[in-house]
Amino acid sequence: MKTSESKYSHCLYFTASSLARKIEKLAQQSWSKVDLSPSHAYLLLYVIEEPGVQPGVLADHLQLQPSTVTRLIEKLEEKKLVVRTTEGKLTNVYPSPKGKELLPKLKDCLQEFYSSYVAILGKEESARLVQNMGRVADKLRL
Amino acid sequence: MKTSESKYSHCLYFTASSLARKIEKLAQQSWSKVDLSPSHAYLLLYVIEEPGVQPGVLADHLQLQPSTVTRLIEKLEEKKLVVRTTEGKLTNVYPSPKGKELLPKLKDCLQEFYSSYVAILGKEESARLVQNMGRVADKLRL
DNA sequence: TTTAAACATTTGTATATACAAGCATAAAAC
DNA sequence: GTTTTATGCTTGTATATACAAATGTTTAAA
Repeated sequence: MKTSESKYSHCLYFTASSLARKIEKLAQQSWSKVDLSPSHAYLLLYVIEEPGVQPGVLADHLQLQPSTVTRLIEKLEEKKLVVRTTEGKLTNVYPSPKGKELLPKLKDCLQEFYSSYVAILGKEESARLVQNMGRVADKLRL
Repeated sequence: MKTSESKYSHCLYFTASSLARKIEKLAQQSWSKVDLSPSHAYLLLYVIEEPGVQPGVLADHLQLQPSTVTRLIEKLEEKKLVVRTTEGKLTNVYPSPKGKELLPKLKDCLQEFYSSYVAILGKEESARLVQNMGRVADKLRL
């Protein structure tokens, strides 16, 4: 059934959740090549590009709770893709060599994800939607 | 930090997830009065309006996996808000008296949720966004 | 009529995410 | 200089969701 045919297609909660799940699935497919979920992948990308970044900064940029970021980092640590160092109350996250090596593949996945949704939605519609949703998300600071 | 200021603000996955989480939080607030999560509330609403509905139909309309719907129903059953009957391979879900009694409150929550996001986004922007997202979700049939 | 395939639902298990509480450490107040 | 408050991060616990496999049932094929 199409999302727009559902009984609740006029509801913001329903539509936003449904859309997010579909996009997440698409993203998962793209990142399955590196065996990472999208959120893990984005976090790793950030860490590679900004070595030593602190969890709080990651939480800000990924718009996730700090506890969630901790959990994501833990998993990447288990996979030996990042390392954590703690000094005082601050924590720094660095990519491991294995993590850094992954960069080209990560970029491939990112590109593939981009292409996959642009292929379905078109370039303009994609851009418009992202902008639209971003603007709304900004307004929804709770 | 604003969603649009994040490093990944141009990415569809990121923006859609972030927005969905914010909307979910807003919805949770609205439905906290009846002590239900938004998805439980929508499912219950559907069951009240279509007594005897089958899980598969619910999965279609809520755009969730059948297993997820089973879990949602289980919880509503624990709370004595719905009952399930099984005949052959078919299952029917009915509201309990206690569930039916909740209808006015559920509608209040729905209305409050509507008002809360319309207050923030405005009527036109809300409607446009819902339509936009719905259209995209339709295209993203995987 | 028996066997095989399709279907509807449920169960086992895993995951990402969050909240609330805890624990250090740094900063501020007195 | 000691006590209080704020900060940054982590842990315990809970939740919604999903996938894959299992169960039981109907329909179709042989």
